[in-house]
Amino acid sequence: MPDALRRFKADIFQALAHPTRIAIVEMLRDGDLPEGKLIERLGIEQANASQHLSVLRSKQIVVNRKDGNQVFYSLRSPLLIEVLDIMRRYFHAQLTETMAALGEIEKEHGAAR
Amino acid sequence: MPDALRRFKADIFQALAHPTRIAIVEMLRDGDLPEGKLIERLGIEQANASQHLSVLRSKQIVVNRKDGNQVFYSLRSPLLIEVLDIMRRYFHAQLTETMAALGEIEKEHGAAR
DNA sequence: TGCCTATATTCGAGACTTCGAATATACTGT
DNA sequence: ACAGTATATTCGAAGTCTCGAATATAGGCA
Repeated sequence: MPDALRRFKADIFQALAHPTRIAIVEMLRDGDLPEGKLIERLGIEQANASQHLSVLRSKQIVVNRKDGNQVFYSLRSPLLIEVLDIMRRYFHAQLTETMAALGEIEKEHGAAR
Repeated sequence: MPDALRRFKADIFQALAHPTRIAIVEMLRDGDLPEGKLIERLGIEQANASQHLSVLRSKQIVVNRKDGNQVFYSLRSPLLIEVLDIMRRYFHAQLTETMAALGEIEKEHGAAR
């Protein structure tokens, strides 16, 4: 695989590597929203929201449209939603494995006594 | 979606947010490999490889097994390979869109003359 | 024009990341 | 025990990220 592709992937992952930005992408899953709505739901400073949106914009993950006073943001591709969905499955798989491992340890200790 | 899930996703993305670590994950796609092999193919310093592997280990993305002198690494879940495959599709979609947009601009300029 | 609301940018402090150099640890074979 | 190979850790410098505070820009409306 060419190096440019790996750099691209790394850049996108970097852009997604913050809980607030993941929350933004998730909130845009079903359509566009004005920044004000995002700020309200995220409960963060306005400047901070703009900064995170600027990161997502610079990587072309979101796109914006002006409507009068406000700026509406939307996802540029549904593929990233797919990625987030896989990550949710991954999370659950990890949880399950971890709990199974804990169960094993308990069993061993029980058997040793 | 709970915040813990978003923090988990952000942590995994962070761990993948480096071309070298993406290369490592890709190299482990078809089975485990000793660190020496990874270093050889990556063409980086031994210490650097160990550091990147340590990041992937700390997030449980890879798992290691000792065999005599060497340490074999392997992926803990095929789900991350799925993620990387989607990212490849995403990359191509972006490329295509960008080229289409460039074509549009050219057409407009041509029409304006 | 002047004021209000919505969004963006700049700045600086503190935290985090990345690298190679140096060093530490662990296993193998003699 | 010693030498050699494989891997891990520590350190410090340079770079990057994140936040709130302050400020800038732009649209809407009196």
